[in-house]
Amino acid sequence: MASQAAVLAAIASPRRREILRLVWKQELTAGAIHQAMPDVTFGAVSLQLRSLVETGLVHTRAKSRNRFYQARPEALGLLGKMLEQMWDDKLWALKLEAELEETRRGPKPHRRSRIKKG
Amino acid sequence: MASQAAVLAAIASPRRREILRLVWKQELTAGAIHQAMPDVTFGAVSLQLRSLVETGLVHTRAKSRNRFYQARPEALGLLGKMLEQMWDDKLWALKLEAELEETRRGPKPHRRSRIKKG
DNA sequence: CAGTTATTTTAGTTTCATCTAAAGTATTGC
DNA sequence: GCAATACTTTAGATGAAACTAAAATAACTG
Repeated sequence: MASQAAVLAAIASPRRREILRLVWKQELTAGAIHQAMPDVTFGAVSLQLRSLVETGLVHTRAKSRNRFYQARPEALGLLGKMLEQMWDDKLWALKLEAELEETRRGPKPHRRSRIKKG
Repeated sequence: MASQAAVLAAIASPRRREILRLVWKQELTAGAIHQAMPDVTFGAVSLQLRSLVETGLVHTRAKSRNRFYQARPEALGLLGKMLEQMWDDKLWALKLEAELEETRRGPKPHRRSRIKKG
Protein backbone atom coordinates (compact mmCIF):
# COMPACT_ATOMS: atom_id res chain seq x y z
CA MET A 1 0.00 0.00 0.00
CA ALA A 2 1.18 3.50 -0.87
CA SER A 3 1.68 6.22 1.70
CA GLN A 4 -1.10 8.43 2.98
CA ALA A 5 0.62 11.32 1.28
CA ALA A 6 0.38 9.52 -2.04
CA VAL A 7 -3.30 8.89 -1.48
CA LEU A 8 -3.90 12.56 -0.77
CA ALA A 9 -2.01 13.54 -3.90
CA ALA A 10 -4.04 11.03 -5.91
CA ILE A 11 -7.43 12.33 -4.89
CA ALA A 12 -6.35 15.94 -5.19
CA SER A 13 -6.47 15.61 -8.95
CA PRO A 14 -9.91 16.27 -10.48
CA ARG A 15 -9.12 13.95 -13.33
CA ARG A 16 -8.36 11.07 -11.01
CA ARG A 17 -11.41 11.83 -8.90
CA GLU A 18 -13.49 11.62 -12.04
CA ILE A 19 -12.04 8.21 -12.84
CA LEU A 20 -12.61 7.04 -9.29
CA ARG A 21 -16.23 8.13 -9.55
CA LEU A 22 -16.69 6.16 -12.75
CA VAL A 23 -15.31 2.93 -11.35
CA TRP A 24 -16.62 3.39 -7.82
CA LYS A 25 -19.56 1.00 -8.12
CA GLN A 26 -18.72 -0.89 -11.27
CA GLU A 27 -15.86 -2.42 -13.13
CA LEU A 28 -15.08 -0.65 -16.39
CA THR A 29 -12.59 -1.28 -19.15
CA ALA A 30 -9.91 1.28 -19.87
CA GLY A 31 -11.72 1.97 -23.12
CA ALA A 32 -15.05 2.64 -21.44
CA ILE A 33 -13.38 4.99 -19.00
CA HIS A 34 -11.76 6.82 -21.86
CA GLN A 35 -15.07 7.14 -23.70
CA ALA A 36 -16.48 8.88 -20.64
CA MET A 37 -13.66 11.44 -20.79
CA PRO A 38 -13.45 12.43 -24.44
CA ASP A 39 -11.37 15.52 -23.81
CA VAL A 40 -8.20 13.54 -23.22
CA THR A 41 -6.37 10.86 -25.13
CA PHE A 42 -6.48 7.20 -24.28
CA GLY A 43 -2.86 7.42 -23.28
CA ALA A 44 -3.56 10.09 -20.68
CA VAL A 45 -6.31 7.99 -19.14
CA SER A 46 -4.05 4.99 -19.08
CA LEU A 47 -1.39 6.93 -17.18
CA GLN A 48 -3.86 8.11 -14.58
CA LEU A 49 -5.14 4.57 -14.21
CA ARG A 50 -1.62 3.41 -13.63
CA SER A 51 -1.08 5.97 -10.91
CA LEU A 52 -4.36 5.04 -9.24
CA VAL A 53 -3.39 1.39 -9.27
CA GLU A 54 0.04 2.18 -7.88
CA THR A 55 -1.48 4.06 -4.97
CA GLY A 56 -3.76 1.12 -4.35
CA LEU A 57 -6.97 3.05 -4.95
CA VAL A 58 -7.99 1.01 -7.95
CA HIS A 59 -7.86 -2.66 -8.74
CA THR A 60 -7.16 -4.01 -12.18
CA ARG A 61 -7.92 -7.29 -13.84
CA ALA A 62 -7.04 -8.50 -17.30
CA LYS A 63 -9.61 -10.41 -19.34
CA SER A 64 -8.85 -11.28 -22.91
CA ARG A 65 -7.96 -8.08 -24.72
CA ASN A 66 -9.52 -5.90 -22.06
CA ARG A 67 -8.39 -4.48 -18.80
CA PHE A 68 -11.06 -3.91 -16.19
CA TYR A 69 -10.66 -1.35 -13.48
CA GLN A 70 -12.55 -0.88 -10.26
CA ALA A 71 -12.11 1.37 -7.26
CA ARG A 72 -11.06 -0.05 -3.90
CA PRO A 73 -13.11 2.15 -1.57
CA GLU A 74 -11.72 0.29 1.43
CA ALA A 75 -8.30 1.71 0.56
CA LEU A 76 -9.69 5.20 1.02
CA GLY A 77 -11.53 4.76 4.28
CA LEU A 78 -12.93 8.05 5.46
CA LEU A 79 -11.68 9.81 2.37
CA GLY A 80 -13.94 7.55 0.36
CA LYS A 81 -16.96 8.76 2.30
CA MET A 82 -15.85 12.29 1.63
CA LEU A 83 -15.60 11.70 -2.09
CA GLU A 84 -19.02 10.08 -2.16
CA GLN A 85 -20.41 13.19 -0.57
CA MET A 86 -18.63 15.36 -3.05
CA TRP A 87 -20.25 13.39 -5.84
CA ASP A 88 -23.84 13.08 -4.78
CA ASP A 89 -24.51 15.63 -2.12
CA LYS A 90 -27.14 17.90 -3.69
CA LEU A 91 -26.55 20.38 -0.93
CA TRP A 92 -22.96 20.63 -1.93
CA ALA A 93 -23.86 21.16 -5.56
CA LEU A 94 -26.11 24.03 -4.53
CA LYS A 95 -23.43 25.59 -2.37
CA LEU A 96 -21.00 25.43 -5.27
CA GLU A 97 -23.50 27.08 -7.56
CA ALA A 98 -24.06 29.90 -5.10
CA GLU A 99 -20.33 30.37 -4.86
CA LEU A 100 -19.87 30.60 -8.59
CA GLU A 101 -22.81 32.96 -8.88
CA GLU A 102 -21.21 35.21 -6.31
CA THR A 103 -17.91 35.41 -8.15
CA ARG A 104 -19.72 36.06 -11.41
CA ARG A 105 -21.71 38.90 -9.89
CA GLY A 106 -19.40 41.87 -10.34
CA PRO A 107 -15.81 42.61 -9.44
CA LYS A 108 -14.43 41.61 -6.10
CA PRO A 109 -14.18 44.45 -3.60
CA HIS A 110 -10.97 46.23 -4.48
CA ARG A 111 -8.05 44.87 -2.53
CA ARG A 112 -6.46 48.11 -1.51
CA SER A 113 -5.64 48.24 2.16
CA ARG A 114 -4.16 45.71 4.56
CA ILE A 115 -5.70 44.75 7.82
CA LYS A 116 -6.02 47.99 9.63
CA LYS A 117 -4.56 47.64 13.06
CA GLY A 118 -3.31 45.34 15.82
CA MET B 1 -15.40 28.87 2.50
CA ALA B 2 -13.42 27.40 -0.37
CA SER B 3 -14.50 24.33 -2.29
CA GLN B 4 -13.80 20.81 -1.14
CA ALA B 5 -11.57 20.44 -4.14
CA ALA B 6 -9.51 23.39 -2.98
CA VAL B 7 -9.19 21.88 0.47
CA LEU B 8 -7.97 18.61 -1.00
CA ALA B 9 -5.45 20.45 -3.12
CA ALA B 10 -4.27 22.38 -0.09
CA ILE B 11 -3.57 19.38 2.08
CA ALA B 12 -2.05 17.44 -0.79
CA SER B 13 1.05 19.61 -0.49
CA PRO B 14 3.62 18.37 2.04
CA ARG B 15 4.78 21.91 2.64
CA ARG B 16 1.32 23.10 3.54
CA ARG B 17 0.74 20.03 5.69
CA GLU B 18 3.90 20.88 7.57
CA ILE B 19 2.66 24.38 8.21
CA LEU B 20 -0.71 23.09 9.32
CA ARG B 21 1.00 20.77 11.76
CA LEU B 22 3.00 23.63 13.24
CA VAL B 23 -0.02 25.83 13.83
CA TRP B 24 -2.42 23.03 14.68
CA LYS B 25 -2.39 23.52 18.44
CA GLN B 26 -0.80 26.92 18.78
CA GLU B 27 -0.71 30.31 17.21
CA LEU B 28 2.62 31.13 15.59
CA THR B 29 3.97 34.19 13.84
CA ALA B 30 4.97 33.99 10.21
CA GLY B 31 8.55 34.36 11.37
CA ALA B 32 8.36 31.44 13.79
CA ILE B 33 6.84 29.28 11.09
CA HIS B 34 9.63 30.23 8.76
CA GLN B 35 12.26 29.41 11.37
CA ALA B 36 10.83 25.92 11.59
CA MET B 37 11.30 25.49 7.83
CA PRO B 38 14.80 26.79 7.15
CA ASP B 39 15.01 25.19 3.72
CA VAL B 40 12.75 27.80 2.12
CA THR B 41 12.69 31.57 2.06
CA PHE B 42 10.38 33.68 4.13
CA GLY B 43 8.60 34.70 0.97
CA ALA B 44 7.78 31.12 0.08
CA VAL B 45 6.30 30.50 3.53
CA SER B 46 4.27 33.67 3.29
CA LEU B 47 2.77 32.55 -0.01
CA GLN B 48 1.77 29.18 1.37
CA LEU B 49 0.24 30.89 4.37
CA ARG B 50 -1.76 33.06 2.08
CA SER B 51 -3.08 30.08 0.18
CA LEU B 52 -3.98 28.32 3.43
CA VAL B 53 -5.86 31.37 4.62
CA GLU B 54 -7.67 31.68 1.31
CA THR B 55 -8.86 28.08 1.54
CA GLY B 56 -10.04 28.79 5.05
CA LEU B 57 -7.77 26.26 6.71
CA VAL B 58 -5.84 28.79 8.70
CA HIS B 59 -6.84 31.90 10.59
CA THR B 60 -4.71 34.99 10.78
CA ARG B 61 -4.54 37.84 13.25
CA ALA B 62 -2.39 40.96 13.24
CA LYS B 63 -0.77 42.15 16.42
CA SER B 64 1.68 45.02 16.26
CA ARG B 65 4.38 44.13 13.77
CA ASN B 66 3.54 40.44 13.81
CA ARG B 67 1.05 38.25 12.11
CA PHE B 68 -0.13 35.22 14.01
CA TYR B 69 -1.42 32.15 12.26
CA GLN B 70 -3.42 29.25 13.58
CA ALA B 71 -5.11 26.27 11.97
CA ARG B 72 -8.87 26.00 11.85
CA PRO B 73 -9.30 22.25 12.35
CA GLU B 74 -13.05 22.64 12.19
CA ALA B 75 -12.67 23.69 8.55
CA LEU B 76 -11.10 20.32 7.81
CA GLY B 77 -13.57 18.04 9.55
CA LEU B 78 -12.71 14.42 8.93
CA LEU B 79 -9.64 15.38 6.99
CA GLY B 80 -8.30 17.00 10.13
CA LYS B 81 -8.58 13.73 12.01
CA MET B 82 -6.76 12.08 9.20
CA LEU B 83 -3.91 14.57 9.32
CA GLU B 84 -3.63 14.20 13.07
CA GLN B 85 -3.22 10.47 12.58
CA MET B 86 -0.61 11.04 9.93
CA TRP B 87 1.32 13.18 12.40
CA ASP B 88 1.20 11.22 15.59
CA ASP B 89 0.39 7.66 14.72
CA LYS B 90 3.51 5.78 15.76
CA LEU B 91 2.39 2.82 13.74
CA TRP B 92 2.21 5.02 10.73
CA ALA B 93 5.68 6.41 11.38
CA LEU B 94 7.02 2.87 11.44
CA LYS B 95 5.23 1.97 8.24
CA LEU B 96 6.74 5.01 6.58
CA GLU B 97 10.21 4.06 7.77
CA ALA B 98 9.84 0.58 6.38
CA GLU B 99 8.71 2.04 3.11
CA LEU B 100 11.67 4.37 2.85
CA GLU B 101 14.03 1.58 3.83
CA GLU B 102 12.63 -0.54 1.05
CA THR B 103 13.19 2.09 -1.60
CA ARG B 104 16.70 2.73 -0.30
CA ARG B 105 17.58 -0.94 -0.48
CA GLY B 106 18.77 -1.38 -4.04
CA PRO B 107 17.18 -0.94 -7.45
CA LYS B 108 13.55 -1.77 -7.93
CA PRO B 109 13.00 -5.20 -9.48
CA HIS B 110 13.37 -4.71 -13.19
CA ARG B 111 10.03 -3.98 -14.77
CA ARG B 112 10.28 -6.29 -17.73
CA SER B 113 7.12 -8.30 -18.36
CA ARG B 114 3.45 -7.40 -18.33
CA ILE B 115 0.77 -9.25 -16.49
CA LYS B 116 0.95 -12.71 -17.94
CA LYS B 117 -2.52 -13.77 -19.00
CA GLY B 118 -6.25 -13.11 -18.86
C1' DC C 1 11.23 61.55 10.41
C1' DA C 2 14.96 58.06 9.63
C1' DG C 3 15.96 53.42 10.84
C1' DT C 4 14.79 48.72 12.19
C1' DT C 5 11.87 44.74 12.27
C1' DA C 6 8.22 41.78 10.48
C1' DT C 7 5.95 40.49 6.80
C1' DT C 8 3.93 40.65 1.97
C1' DT C 9 4.12 41.19 -2.82
C1' DT C 10 6.13 41.07 -7.36
C1' DA C 11 8.68 39.36 -11.26
C1' DG C 12 11.20 36.01 -13.00
C1' DT C 13 12.94 31.06 -12.76
C1' DT C 14 12.70 26.25 -11.82
C1' DT C 15 10.38 22.13 -11.07
C1' DC C 16 6.79 18.89 -11.68
C1' DA C 17 2.47 16.87 -13.21
C1' DT C 18 -0.10 16.13 -17.04
C1' DC C 19 -0.93 15.98 -21.68
C1' DT C 20 -0.21 14.48 -26.77
C1' DA C 21 1.45 11.79 -30.58
C1' DA C 22 3.49 7.97 -31.81
C1' DA C 23 5.52 3.58 -31.14
C1' DG C 24 5.23 -0.79 -28.62
C1' DT C 25 2.97 -5.03 -26.64
C1' DA C 26 -0.58 -8.52 -25.93
C1' DT C 27 -4.59 -11.11 -27.43
C1' DT C 28 -7.86 -12.59 -30.69
C1' DG C 29 -9.69 -14.01 -35.35
C1' DC C 30 -9.02 -15.25 -39.99
C1' DG D 1 1.42 -15.53 -39.65
C1' DC D 2 -1.02 -11.16 -40.48
C1' DA D 3 -4.32 -7.77 -39.44
C1' DA D 4 -7.27 -5.77 -36.01
C1' DT D 5 -8.31 -4.47 -31.40
C1' DA D 6 -7.28 -2.91 -26.76
C1' DC D 7 -4.33 -1.04 -24.15
C1' DT D 8 0.43 0.70 -22.35
C1' DT D 9 4.64 3.00 -22.68
C1' DT D 10 7.84 6.50 -24.23
C1' DA D 11 9.58 11.00 -25.46
C1' DG D 12 8.82 15.41 -25.76
C1' DA D 13 5.74 19.70 -25.06
C1' DT D 14 3.01 22.66 -22.04
C1' DG D 15 1.23 24.86 -18.06
C1' DA D 16 0.65 25.47 -13.32
C1' DA D 17 2.59 25.52 -8.77
C1' DA D 18 6.34 26.64 -5.92
C1' DC D 19 10.43 28.79 -5.23
C1' DT D 20 13.98 32.83 -5.03
C1' DA D 21 15.66 37.48 -4.72
C1' DA D 22 14.48 41.83 -4.34
C1' DA D 23 11.34 45.58 -3.71
C1' DA D 24 7.36 47.24 -1.15
C1' DT D 25 4.56 47.98 2.92
C1' DA D 26 3.48 48.58 7.74
C1' DA D 27 4.33 49.26 12.58
C1' DC D 28 7.29 50.47 16.09
C1' DT D 29 11.50 53.00 18.10
C1' DG D 30 14.36 56.73 19.19
